[in-house]
Amino acid sequence: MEKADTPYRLEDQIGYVMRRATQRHLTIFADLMTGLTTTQFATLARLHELGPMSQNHLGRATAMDAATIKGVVGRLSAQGLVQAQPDPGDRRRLTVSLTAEGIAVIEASYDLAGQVTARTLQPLNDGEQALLLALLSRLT
Amino acid sequence: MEKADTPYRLEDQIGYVMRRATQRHLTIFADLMTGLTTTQFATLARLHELGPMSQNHLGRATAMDAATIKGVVGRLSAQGLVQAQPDPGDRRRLTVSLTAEGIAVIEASYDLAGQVTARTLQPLNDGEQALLLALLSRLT
DNA sequence: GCATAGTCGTTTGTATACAAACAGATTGCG
DNA sequence: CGCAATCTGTTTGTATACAAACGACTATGC
Repeated sequence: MEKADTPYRLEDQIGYVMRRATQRHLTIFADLMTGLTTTQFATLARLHELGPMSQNHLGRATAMDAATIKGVVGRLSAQGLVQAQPDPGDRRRLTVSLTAEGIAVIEASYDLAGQVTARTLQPLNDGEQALLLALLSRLT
Repeated sequence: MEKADTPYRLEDQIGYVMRRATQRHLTIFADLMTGLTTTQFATLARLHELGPMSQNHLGRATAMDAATIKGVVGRLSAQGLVQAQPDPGDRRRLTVSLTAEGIAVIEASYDLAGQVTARTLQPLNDGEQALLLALLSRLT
């Protein structure tokens, strides 16, 4: 009717474009990394990199709030990849650490994770890939 | 290509970076657009742009699968912004359309949506913003 | 020392997301 | 025309996400 000059285009909105790109990435991730979700992978990777830490700390290290990381840790724990034990020094805390199986899984997954990133970014050349990552990183 | 020396960095993975950027965007959106989520906004915008259509069609037009769009339409319907009625020509179909209130809400929201995008992209200059959108759009 | 701040983990409620399976309706094709 | 393939909407189950409120605990200030 009266939308003449500047039509609103959903596909030009950063939120919509990121949602689409994330959907594609999650599909690729699920295809290659059977049995592990993106957040579960991030959790294992951080524990492998930084060592055992409290559940909330782990949430902050992986950009998940307390309620979300609790669910992720619970599911990883049910898979036997992670274990949580009370901290003797602070009775509020749960210290989360990798199990031997968790270590094996994350070490075997780094290569696959690289393939996921590569396939997700495949439509772009090397320079464009680096540029996209650099620009996106500044939106934090 | 040797990657033995390169430690795995979660913050260099496109999935992690997009998740962080999306989190920030959703926070900005929720702050400015009280009462409407990003998917609800996209649904109203598409209906306003394209007119009434079947629920599944609407899902495809907004990049949501059938189960997701059903929930979104249900919540918009409960808010009185949208209505669904059976299609006389095809008894499988539900035709979803904006109510008068839905039209008023979406027309009043375009400006806010622009502000959300602007604030989300604020760390980048104009050229960088266009570049980011162009690169991200190719990941679809 | 002690009231108060803040932190930790948990629970509840709401809202995406998608896979899988389903019944009913329509289409396409041989 | 008949029937298989496809489409439509629904339901169930799993997995993020985050707000808000809560009890338990620790750290801080005075």
